Parts: sequence; structure tokens; C-alpha cells
Amino acid sequence: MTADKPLRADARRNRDVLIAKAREVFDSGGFFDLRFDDFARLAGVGTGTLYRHFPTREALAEAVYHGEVAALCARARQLQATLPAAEALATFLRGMVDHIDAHEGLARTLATLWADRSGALAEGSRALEHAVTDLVAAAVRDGGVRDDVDAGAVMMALHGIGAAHDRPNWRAEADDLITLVLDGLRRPQ
Amino acid sequence: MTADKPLRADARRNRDVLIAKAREVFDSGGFFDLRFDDFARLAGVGTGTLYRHFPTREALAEAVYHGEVAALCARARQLQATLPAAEALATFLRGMVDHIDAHEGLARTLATLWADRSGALAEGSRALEHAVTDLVAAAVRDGGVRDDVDAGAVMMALHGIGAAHDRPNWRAEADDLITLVLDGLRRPQ
DNA sequence: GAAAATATGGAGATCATCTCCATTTGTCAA
DNA sequence: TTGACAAATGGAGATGATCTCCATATTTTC
Repeated sequence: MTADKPLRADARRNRDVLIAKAREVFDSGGFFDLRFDDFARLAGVGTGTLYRHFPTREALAEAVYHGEVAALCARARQLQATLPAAEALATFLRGMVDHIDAHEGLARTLATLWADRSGALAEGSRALEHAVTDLVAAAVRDGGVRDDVDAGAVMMALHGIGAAHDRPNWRAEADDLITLVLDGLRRPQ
Repeated sequence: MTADKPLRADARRNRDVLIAKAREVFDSGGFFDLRFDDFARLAGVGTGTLYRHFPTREALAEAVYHGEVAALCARARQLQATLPAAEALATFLRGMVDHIDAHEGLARTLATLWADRSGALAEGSRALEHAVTDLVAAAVRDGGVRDDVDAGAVMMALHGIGAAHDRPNWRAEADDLITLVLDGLRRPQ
């Protein structure tokens, strides 16, 4: 989807180092505590280079999690292909909670990408939403799920889960919210 | 609850002007776009005075919406006193969506206060959560609502709704999420 | 291998946030 | 009233993060 402009060799190399270093920081949970300029130092490049490749912190976060989000989407497609639709949806949503739980940084990232008011809705965010919409639509077609609610409602719930990641009782509450959503989605009767 | 230290006359006056001006900005939706220092200029006080009264933007936001949140909590109590518990809960949640819809700024504020990682959970946020917890507990006691989910899940849903306020189809999605939560909460059988 | 195109880096401009304290204003006891 | 003490003020400037600019370096192309 992104117009593939052939990137010069050194440019690609720097970009990759930046993403790799950012991922390390990300996984250690300190992504949002670090000065943005410091990512340049860490990667051994100038700040100008950092800013050329990633105009904002969010752009860098998105690049870091581009693969992650792609994997989530692939998983959604795979579940959809191998399970009854309603079950695929349930498994995917439960898996999202697991995933967010396991990856400290992802929760904040999703919340940030999502809340990003910068107009240009991040690619990853859109892809994820697309996957969820598909899962819901399939479940509706299949008859297990009511057809009178917008898939966006499910995204909102996921957003709430991601954004509230620092609540003391997060895991239990997140699981419960998914339960509520899934039970609420079940076709009445 | 807050230790009432008698505030000097000029201090109180300045504080009130600050809140009043902030509310104007708030209602016009630009609260988070304005430089914090500018609130001082708007109110005709020095930045030092601004910072003494409100150490952070969030503190000011909370002061602005202190009354608002108090009103929401009062409404919760009133509903609880006059309606069957399950209905009170439903009415309150629907009302929250109405309220957020009507007040541009409130959505962002709630999301911000809520996401506030500053440790000291804002008073307003805690009060609101308390009200919701009460409503859910009453509905559980009443038998209309299942007892195996945490009220925090409902807060998460509200958080998602508030934080996603800029989605194109926000209103419909928010209503749908409330529907899901309420239907999901209904005691099976 | 030379010219053109592309990318670099890091000094310093810019900008919001926040602090500090010499001065002003309010309070209260005498 | 008034004097003395406490409380509050304001705004200049410190701080520190973000971002720009462009002379130089590297890569690609022909």
C-alpha cells in the first residue's frame, strides 16, 4: 500500500538500525519516557536522520509495531479460516488481551496510535480495525452474532482495554470486558 | 475530603477567574491545543500564579470539571434511589454517552484524567468510578445482573468511549458498546 | 570516474514548561 | 488606624525537549 520508493542503501541501513534500537527500548517498556532525540544517539545517527525517517515519536512507534500488527492481522485471518466465525472472533479478542498483557509496550502504542488525532489514521490502526471488522462481519453472516451493532464498538472496547493498561486489576477487568462484549454480541435467542 | 485551608481573598479571586476562563476554552474544545501559560494571560494573572494554583494542565482540567463530575455522581445516586437497580445502571450509562456527546471537552478530559499515570488518581476519576461500582453492585444484589464480572470492566468501556471521541461514527459506536455491555451484563437466564 | 541525486549529522533555533524571588497585597492583633 | 507578619503575586529567565537547516558526505547513474 505504501508507495515503495527505492531507498538508498545507507538510508535503509540507518532506518533499520533506528527501528531495531527503538524495539529494544520498546520491549523494556521505556519508550515513552525517553527523549525522542536519544533514539538517534542510541542508533548512532544524527537527529536530522532520525527526523527524516520518523517525523514523530508515533511514526517510530508505528514502524516498530508494524510487524507486530501485521502478525495480529494474519492471526485474525488464520482464525477466520479455521474456526467457526463466532469462535474465531472470541479467540482473537481473548488473544488480544493475552498479547497486550505480554507486551508492555504494545498497550500504550495501540492507545497512542489510536488516539492519534493527527488526522492521518495510522496504517497499523486501520489494518487492525479492518481485521476486527471482518471477524465480526463473518460472525454476523454465520448467524451467531447480532447484526445491529457496529464493529467499531468492539474497537472501542479494545481501545479502552489498551488505554487503561496501568489499572491495578487490569487483567481481570480486561478479560471481563471481553466477556461482556462477547456475551452482548450473541444473537438474542 | 480536601483539607479546607482558608484561602486569601485575592488568591481565591484569581483561582476563580482561572477556572472560569479555562471553562470557556474547554467548552470551545481547544483546551488541549492551548499553551498552558496562555491560561494565565487569559485570566490576567502571572504564570507563577497559574502554576501555584494548578501545577499541571490536568489539575486545571479537573478543577474545571469538578462540578460536572459531582453532578454526574449525584445523578447516579438519584437514579439508584428512584429506579430498579438494573434500569438505573442502564439509564446512567446511556446518560453518560449523551453527556459526553453534548460536552466536547468532557470526553477528552475524562480520557486524560483516567489515563493519568501520575499515580495520584484524580479525585474526580475516583468519584466517578465509585458511582459506577455502586450502581453495578446494586444491580447485582437485585439479581438482574451477573455477579462474575468486575465493575472495572464497565469503567474500561467508558474509558474507551471517552478516549475515542474523535471517531467519525462515534455516537453510534458508543451507543452500541453500551448495548453490548448492558446485554452482556444481564444475568444468563 | 565524474556528475547528479540522495542522505547525513549535529549545531543551534524554537518553543512550551516551570522556577525563583523581589515586590505587592491582605490579614489580624494591638 | 496601623504596624508587622504571612500569603500571594507576576513575569523574567532557566530548563529542556523538539525540530530545522545546510555544508558536507555518500551512493547511484551514465
